[in-house]
Amino acid sequence: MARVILHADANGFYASVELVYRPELRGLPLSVGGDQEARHGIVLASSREAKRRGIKTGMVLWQARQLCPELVILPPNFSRYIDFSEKLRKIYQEYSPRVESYGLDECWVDISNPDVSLEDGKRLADELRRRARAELGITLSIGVSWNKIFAKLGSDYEKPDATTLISPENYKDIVWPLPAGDLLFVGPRTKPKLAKYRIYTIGDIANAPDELLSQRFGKVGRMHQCHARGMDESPVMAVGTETAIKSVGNSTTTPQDMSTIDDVRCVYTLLSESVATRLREAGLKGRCISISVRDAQLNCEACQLSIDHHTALAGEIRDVAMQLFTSRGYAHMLPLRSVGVSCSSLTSFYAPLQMDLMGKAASWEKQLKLAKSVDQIRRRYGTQIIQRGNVLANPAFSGINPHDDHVVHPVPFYAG
DNA sequence: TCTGGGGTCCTAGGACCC
DNA sequence: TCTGGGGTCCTAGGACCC
Repeated sequence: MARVILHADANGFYASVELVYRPELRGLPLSVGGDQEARHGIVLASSREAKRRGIKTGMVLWQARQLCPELVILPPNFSRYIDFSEKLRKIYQEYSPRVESYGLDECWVDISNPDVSLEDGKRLADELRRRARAELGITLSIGVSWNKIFAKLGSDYEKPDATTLISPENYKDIVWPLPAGDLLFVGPRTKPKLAKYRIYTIGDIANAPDELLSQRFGKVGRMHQCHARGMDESPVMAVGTETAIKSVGNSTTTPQDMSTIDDVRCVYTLLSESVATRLREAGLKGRCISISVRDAQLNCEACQLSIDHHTALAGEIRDVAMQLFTSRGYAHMLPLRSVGVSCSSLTSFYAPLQMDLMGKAASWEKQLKLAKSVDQIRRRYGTQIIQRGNVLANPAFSGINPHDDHVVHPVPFYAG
């Protein structure tokens, strides 16, 4: 059985999509922005001009704007990116039912078959690149290998618009000389720790004594070593495979710092409304509420509390958030730049209430009915058509709309 | 002017129960 | 009465991904 796995990475995804939808901008051949682009807007500038001004990919927007005041900056449009992401996936699915998304712009495609070789995989990769260019107007970098980790690594190896084949014959030449941090899941914290043991390259990880990595880094260390040796058997999930949601949360950096408890309550109200609505949309309720805060000096704190029942009501989530906020003394951190609230320990929305809460059941049902009516009205007329009093009373923050302003596209973490 | 906001998983220590 | 082991739950904190 020949395992043949492709990993396709759309180059400059967000900016490319903008160019497709706004052909009038085609004259500007280069996009700038890196991972900032989806959050703050898309920056487009002529490549020669951008280079001359010192603009780099991944640069923070205000810096780029400073270097080039006439920069074209477009606001992000997530529904458009999702639409585009699906179009790409449709193409992949013509070749295999096993297509697994990794974020909006990356996918694994598994074409394993007794009759298929890695060379066939390379030919398919070239065809996919040609089609993506012709049909969607964007370029792909594709890695082809016999496992997901090396396929992913191959898609990063050469860009843009390239295919990299990593085979059992050539991986020691291609993969092993690369820096350790190029291996998926070896991040900026782990890299210096590995260097302490004179482990600098992926080859060093592969050839380190087995006990060293598992003793120093536990389960994850063993996983890294397997990955470096090409021993990754994890499957590519079939289209439509649903992974259970583990938590639902929203956080936001406010347009101006929150300086009073009332400000904080206002923002937690908005965030909790969004979290509760999203829980209901997903058919879930949760009983562990966590909050996070960040002050103007970027100090962060976080804590959580499990309550005695599951909820999907904004009021309850907000009250627990505020209870945590005051009881942990976070008020001393004011003024705050950013706060977040998240709900985990999830169960089905329809799971029965516990017996000792049956007395409250009637009131809970009533509140839920109200919440669902509000959901309906908001779906029809917009999220901000109905707002709570304490939010309306605080115009500095009432414009925040966490429910509509984000795109959910979780990246699964898998420990080999 | 000084890096979003959304997630997942792993580990360790303490409380509690059998 | 003292001690120990095993299991589960809770919480905080760390690490990683796009």
